[in-house]
Amino acid sequence: MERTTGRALRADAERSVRAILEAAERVLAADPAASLEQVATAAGVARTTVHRRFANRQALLDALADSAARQLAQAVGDGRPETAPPLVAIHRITANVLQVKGAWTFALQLPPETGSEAAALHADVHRACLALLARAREDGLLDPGADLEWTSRVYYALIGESLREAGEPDALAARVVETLLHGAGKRD
Amino acid sequence: MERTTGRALRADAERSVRAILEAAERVLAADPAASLEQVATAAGVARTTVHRRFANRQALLDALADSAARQLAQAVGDGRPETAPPLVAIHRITANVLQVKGAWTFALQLPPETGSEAAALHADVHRACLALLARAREDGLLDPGADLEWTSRVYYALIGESLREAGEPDALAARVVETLLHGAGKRD
DNA sequence: ATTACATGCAACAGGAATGTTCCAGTTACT
DNA sequence: AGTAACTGGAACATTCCTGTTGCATGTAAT
Repeated sequence: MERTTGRALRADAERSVRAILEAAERVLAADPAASLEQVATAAGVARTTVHRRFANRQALLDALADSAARQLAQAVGDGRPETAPPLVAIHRITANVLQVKGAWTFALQLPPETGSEAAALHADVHRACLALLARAREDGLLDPGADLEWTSRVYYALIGESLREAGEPDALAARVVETLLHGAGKRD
Repeated sequence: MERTTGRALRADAERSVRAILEAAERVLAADPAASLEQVATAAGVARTTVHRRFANRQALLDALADSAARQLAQAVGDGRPETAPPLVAIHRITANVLQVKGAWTFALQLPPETGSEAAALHADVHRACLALLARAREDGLLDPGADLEWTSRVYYALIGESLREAGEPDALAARVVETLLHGAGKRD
């Protein structure tokens, strides 16, 4: 987490940083132009505390993006994309990602700074996703002619759409996977 | 278009308003927090001209949303959603909408003011889309069990995804329709 | 040709947000 | 218990943006 010197932060400082990041996600999701004063109030700290922990507004946004990207990468990794059977992995990852994205919607759509940890993590996640879709195609889950780049973007878009409503992650994930594989056309 | 009194605007004023709206779309798409000064510069007019034509920043955004919504409604109407065969209409509308949304991406994702012209037009467009999908389901194009609310959101999401790359509208539309109907799964 | 409309420039006032500083009091770690 | 770290409040300076005004000049409609 955020450090000032070589030593780790005190526990209360860790709590403040976490509270600030969580408040930033909520407040900025509602209004991306919200002030640092509003974020501080929502976090239950003084604005000087926000400035103490984050050099400036951009640094706070960067920390938000990095933190959320770490959680996304963790969610994808927990779905064992490289080893579980493709359909199982896709379903599990979808449910995991829905939860993380639901909690960090704003943070995860921030364009990551070039060279940042968030950018690297997002690239890793995308690579893992493409590899999983390639395995799915090899296993006959996807059409042999499926364009994986387009398919991965459709997959992300379906996840994004599912976030717009409340629901049980597994049920929402099932619908995402069903739609990804079969669309809305007539079932044979 | 924007009026000051009962008489229509002079031709040069009409041109200014159009230039401002087009510049606003470009500049605000790149940076939603861009200043009115930046929009004015991009439009090739003075900031006082922007203030003369739009009472305030929100009025400019409202005008942008209304204008773009009218063009979207026109694009959907041109696809004859009520009378053309469903597959033809869906394809035609998709290509038309891709073009309009490509040109007014920012304006079309502005949340319209409650009671505004844009809000009414967006509601009309959504109703027309649902009716078209219902006809498609009746004709056997969609699965009898297809949830039309979800299907329409998937459809919009696929259009949104297609906007992220350059391409010929008809080819992009074909892919949207193909994905909407059949997903990425194995073709039988 | 005339007249009304359109525009740009410069200046002004006000408001909001950001980043910084200082210090007293509180908390947590050893 | 002692000490270092953490925090909040208040104030300050700066910057940027918005909205407004007045006036001279240019443009377009009749």
